[in-house]
Order: sequence, then C-alpha cells, then structure tokens
Amino acid sequence: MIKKRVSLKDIAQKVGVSTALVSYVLNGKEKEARVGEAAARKIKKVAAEMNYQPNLIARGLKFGKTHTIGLIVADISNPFFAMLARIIELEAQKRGYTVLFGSSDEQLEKSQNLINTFLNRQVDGLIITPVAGSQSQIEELRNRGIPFVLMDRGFSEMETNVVVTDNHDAMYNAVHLLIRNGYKKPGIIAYDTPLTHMTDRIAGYKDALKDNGIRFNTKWLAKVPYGNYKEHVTTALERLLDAKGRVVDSLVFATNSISVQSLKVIHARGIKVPQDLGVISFDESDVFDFFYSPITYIKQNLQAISENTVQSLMQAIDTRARKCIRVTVPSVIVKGESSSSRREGRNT
Amino acid sequence: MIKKRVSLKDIAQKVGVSTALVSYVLNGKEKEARVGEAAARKIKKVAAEMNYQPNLIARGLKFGKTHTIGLIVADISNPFFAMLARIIELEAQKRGYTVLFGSSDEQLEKSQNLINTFLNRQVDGLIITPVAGSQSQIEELRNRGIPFVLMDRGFSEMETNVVVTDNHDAMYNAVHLLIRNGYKKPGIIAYDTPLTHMTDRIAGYKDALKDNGIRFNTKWLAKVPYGNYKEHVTTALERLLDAKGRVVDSLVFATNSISVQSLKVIHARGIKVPQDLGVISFDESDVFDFFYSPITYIKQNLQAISENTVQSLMQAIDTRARKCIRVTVPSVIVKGESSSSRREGRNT
DNA sequence: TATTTTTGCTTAAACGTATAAGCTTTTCTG
DNA sequence: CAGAAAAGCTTATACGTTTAAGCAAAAATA
Repeated sequence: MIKKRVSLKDIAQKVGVSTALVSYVLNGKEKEARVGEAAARKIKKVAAEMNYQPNLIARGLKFGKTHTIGLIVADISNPFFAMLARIIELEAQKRGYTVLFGSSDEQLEKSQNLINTFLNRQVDGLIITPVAGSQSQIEELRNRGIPFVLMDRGFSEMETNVVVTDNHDAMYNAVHLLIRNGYKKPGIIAYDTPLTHMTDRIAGYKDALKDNGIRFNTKWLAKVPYGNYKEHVTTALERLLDAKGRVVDSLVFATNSISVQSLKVIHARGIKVPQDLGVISFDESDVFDFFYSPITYIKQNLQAISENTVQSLMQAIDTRARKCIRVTVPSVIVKGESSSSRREGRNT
Repeated sequence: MIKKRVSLKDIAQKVGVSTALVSYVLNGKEKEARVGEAAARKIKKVAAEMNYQPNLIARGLKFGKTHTIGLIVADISNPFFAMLARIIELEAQKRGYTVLFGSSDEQLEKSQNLINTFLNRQVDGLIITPVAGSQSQIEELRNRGIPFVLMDRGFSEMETNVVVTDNHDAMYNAVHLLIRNGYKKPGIIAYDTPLTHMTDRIAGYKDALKDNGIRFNTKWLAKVPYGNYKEHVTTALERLLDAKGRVVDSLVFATNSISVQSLKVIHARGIKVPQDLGVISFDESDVFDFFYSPITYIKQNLQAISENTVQSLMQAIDTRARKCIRVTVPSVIVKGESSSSRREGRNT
C-alpha cells in the first residue's frame, strides 16, 4: 500500500526516454541540451501527472551540498533561543535552506556530539552558540574549512565569524542609568563563564562604575554556575541582600533566566523595587509586565542578530572566504519603574 | 585549504584494498565477510588516523532511510512548543534520530510547504501540530504511507496517530473547580478553530456546566481568531467584563498566550482576582508567579506528550503499520489563588 | 595428486541525480 | 550530392555507501 516515491527513472520509463533527458527537461536545460519540443512537453506532462518531487538527498550527494544548516543553541526551550531559532528558520527558508537543531545544554560533550552529527549529515554550515571551553571544537571546524558563525557569544582569544549584541555597551548604559538615578552600590549577578557575552557585560559594568567615579567592590559581583542556577542565584541574592545591611543598593541581572529567578526571590522576600533595590535586567520577559514595578530591561535586537547570523553564514558558505566577519548589534534600554531615581523613589 | 572529507575510497587507497573491504570492516562485518585479520587491523588503524566519518547522506540514499524526522509546530518561539521541541529533540537523539524543524504559523500554505520540503529531504517521519483545514494535507500523507504523528491536536473526523492532552477532562475539572468554589457564571476565551484541542476544551467546559446544573449562556464563550490574537482577546475581555454589569464572574483561558494577554488587560484595568473575577489558565507561564494573585492553571504533561509522540512515530516508522495509535495524556491542575472560593474571597 | 573447501579479497550493481561525451539521424551548406 | 553542421537523443560516469556475487589462491580432504 506504500507508494514508492517517483524517480526520474519512473518518468523516463513511462515516457520511453532516458533519465538524462528527463533530468535536462525538469531542470530547465532544454535549450542547452537540445531537447526536442515534443519530448519536453511529454516529459513535463508525465512528471506533473506522477507528481514528481526531486530527491534532495540524492542531489545532496551529487553536489556535496545539502542546503541544510545546523543550529546549535544552549537550550531551545529558553525563550531567548527559541525566538532566535524562529527568525533563523525564516531567514534560512527565504534562502532555500532547512534547519536542523539541537541543544548543547552548555555541555562540551553534547556540543561535540551535535557538531559531529550535523557534519556527518553534511550540513552546509553551522550556527553555534558555543559553550565554555569549546575552543578546540570550533578551532577544528575552522581548520577543516567548515562554514560556521558563532552567535550570541564568542571567544576573546579567537578570530571567527561571530554575531553578538554589543554587550559591553548595553551593560555600560544600564549601569550608567542606575548610577545617574542615584544608586551608589550597583551589583551584578552573572553566569560564571569565560564566554564573551558574560565577560563583556561584566567589563561594561566595571567600566561604567569607573567612569562614574565609583570604586568597584568585589562583593558586588556574583558569578553563578549555569548548572542548578536557580539555587545558586537564590544563594547569591541572599548574600547580596543580607538583612544586616545590604551589600548593594541595586542590581543588574546579566540574563533573562537570572532575572526571572531573582525576581521570584525578591518578590517572595517582599523587597521593594525600586525603593529598596533598583533593578535592571538583560533581555526581556513577559513576567516583567506583571512585576508590581515594571522592570527596566536591555532589549536585544533579536531580528538583527538572527538576520546577520544567517547572512554571514550564507556568505561563508558561498565564498568560503577565510576572512572573518564580526558583527556587533546595538541594543536599547526599555525603561520601566525598577530603575527609577532613588531621590524620588525613596518614600518608605 | 579546505580539507575534503575522507571517504571509504580514501582509506581503501591508502591501505591498498577495495572500498568494499573497508566498508565491511568499519561496519563490524569482518566475520561474515571473512576479512583477514591483518587487513582489518590496518583498515581500522588508518580509518582512525584519517578520522573517518561516514557520509550519512550517502547512506540515506542507499537505504532510503535518513534517520531524520521533521517537526512542524505552530510556532517554535511559543514556549509551549519550544518545550515540546526540546524534549522531542532529546527523545529522538536517544534513538539516533536528528530533527528538522519548522513553524507553520497556523497557516495552511506554510504547513504544506514544510511538509513538502521535509519529504523531499527524505525524512523518515513527521511530527505535526496540524493547522485548521489541513485535513487534505494529512490525508495525503496517510495515502502515501508516510509515517507521521499529530501532536497537541487532531481532527475529529479523521483516524490518525495522535498524541494529545485529555483536553476535555482537563477543562471539565477546571470549570468544575470554579463552580465548586462558588462561581456561577464561568466564561471561557478560546481560539476560533475546529481543531480538537479547542473543541474538546470547549466541550469539557460545557459539560462541566451541565453536570453542575448551570445552563450555558452563549455570551460566556468568546472565540478569538489566532491572527492578531492580542487585540481580539482584549476586545473579548472588554465585552465580558463590561463595567455596566459583568457577563461572567470567572474565566478560563484556553491557552497560554490567551492567558498572558488577558492577565495584562486585567492587570491594567485593576480588576481584582479572585475577588472580582476567578481565573484559571490552560498551560503554565512564568508570569503566573508574579501576578499578585498566583494563577491556578492546568499543567499539561509535556514530557509524556513528547515521549509518546516520538514513541508512536518510531513505531510507525519501524512497522509501517496502518493501525492508528491514539494517546491521551492526563494533566493536573496546579492550584493558585486565582480560583479561590468566592465566599472566602469576597472581601471588598 | 586431484578435488573440494575455505579464505581473503575484488567486482559490480544499486540508491537518485546531473552532465560531459558520444552517437545517429536529419538538415543545411557550398 | 558530398561533406559539414545541427538536432535529438543515449551512454557512461560520478557522488559515497552497501552488499551480493565472483574469483583466485591457499588449505583441507579424499
């Protein structure tokens, strides 16, 4: 009962010609291949009747091009990556590409497995949010001449194609805003990773302090590991917001996930925002609208990030250039109430 | 500078044997193929040295099996589908499968395009959240004997492999809870679609009313179109919560997205939950924790849905059975404050 | 020693596609 | 009307893999 897919051969047999002729006609090469008009017509007719669909696997084998790209994100169930995936899917589709995806879970081994799997499936290129310590994996891609683009984060020591938000700038502006609004001791909670998205954000934070004449205090910076981050964020917050005297008077959360978890804790402890604590988040979330004091956040331009990433990858695939493209996308601060001026805010 | 992938041929040449021998050895068929011990050793050594990786595209062509599945969801950027995707990815991987994904956007044409693209890429099977009116697309898959499983929703008129939450039961229980807590006029906001996930939920709603001796009022049911749903939800809410006398005293939101949008409106209007309005949501969201009155919601078992879907698909692929598997997954209600008893809650 | 069996390999064909090269047959040119 | 050119097709080969079938040499048997 299972109907076999129709191949060029089936059409050729039905029409009574060779597969070559069919291939020429269906690829619009009738002129170059000097195919007779009558035969061409008949082939087209039969192909349509039999609902011929080319086998892209066979084509991929023939050309060594599959028109498939592999997307490796940290976690597709994270709304941030899901949004990126959505746009990448669209951009890829526009260009005739299909997307294989996988989540690395910030784990070296999973990342390597995904890379291997995708390469064995002959993807034409890879989009990767690299995990910490994966330099050698990426290096190997480069040595093997495989087109790829890093997204969201990169390595400071390595020249690669990479598309990221201007993390330093974004964080600098956020902290600057807090300070301008009267906060004297801004803290930050970030993931403990050497990847550039975090180091740049932390650097932006420190530079903003310096430029505003505030001396950085080591206690203000909390680095939490990605695994079990919820617990670690909670612990870090407890240390920063110790009842016996706050270590900080405001906080910047370096990611979406840290923000949501932190806000849950802040909410549970009944800490008043922004009166008791100024708050700014990196990345947005639906929850911000529901926090009694709307959260100020850094809004990354996901559309631009995704577009540029796909664009760069296409370029890498087409030209196989060795030159690296580094794109930095600007972001904006969406002002809520959570970072409001201390002078006006302090009414408790 | 671009290093060519090493093929069986490369190894064969280096060792000085035929590709056939190499293939036998690397596939562990040394015994059956009576390969000499010395040759086998050498082949393995060289293969390892050259870091041979099989070309899965070529294998796919040979066997007519790509070990790839296509996942078509409504919108991968919707956390609900992103979560499902994450688990499906994992389950597929366990079984040696890789996942192609795409978003249909609830549009017939996009759905058809994705199906075609995936089939041309010779996926072994499809997981689909079908869009309204796509019966013929699905029917064709069945006629062509292509393994597939519908997920999250199905068609009432069609026997197919399908894995869904027990939508009727879930909604029945939710509405029952509201009524038991003293609400007399429970309303519902749902998407306007003939797909079973919605019709079942609405049926569950109506049955709960009936079984509790409440006569259904047409005004209590708001069906909003998926496109521009935010506006439509807002309008529907305005009608239901008209200041001149509430049409309903409580609401069930039939999806995550409807809930979030509704809560934004409710929040903006300063409507008190649950004193002025009881609320239950289908599906969860991080935002529920931040609503001043924690939202009661129906929690679908995403793990079970995904697992069963992949399981069913694997079965369909392996056996090519014509028998349809229909799996219904139970859900639970997570009780917050938003559906609390009217008697106790009414303190305004 | 002649025959059979076993061993260890190679050849060939296949999956579906694309295309250069070749081969008739017809048509044009001088 | 001979020779060249053009038209219209087929054959062959390749992509990388798998596997049945075949073949020669060595080993076992009679």
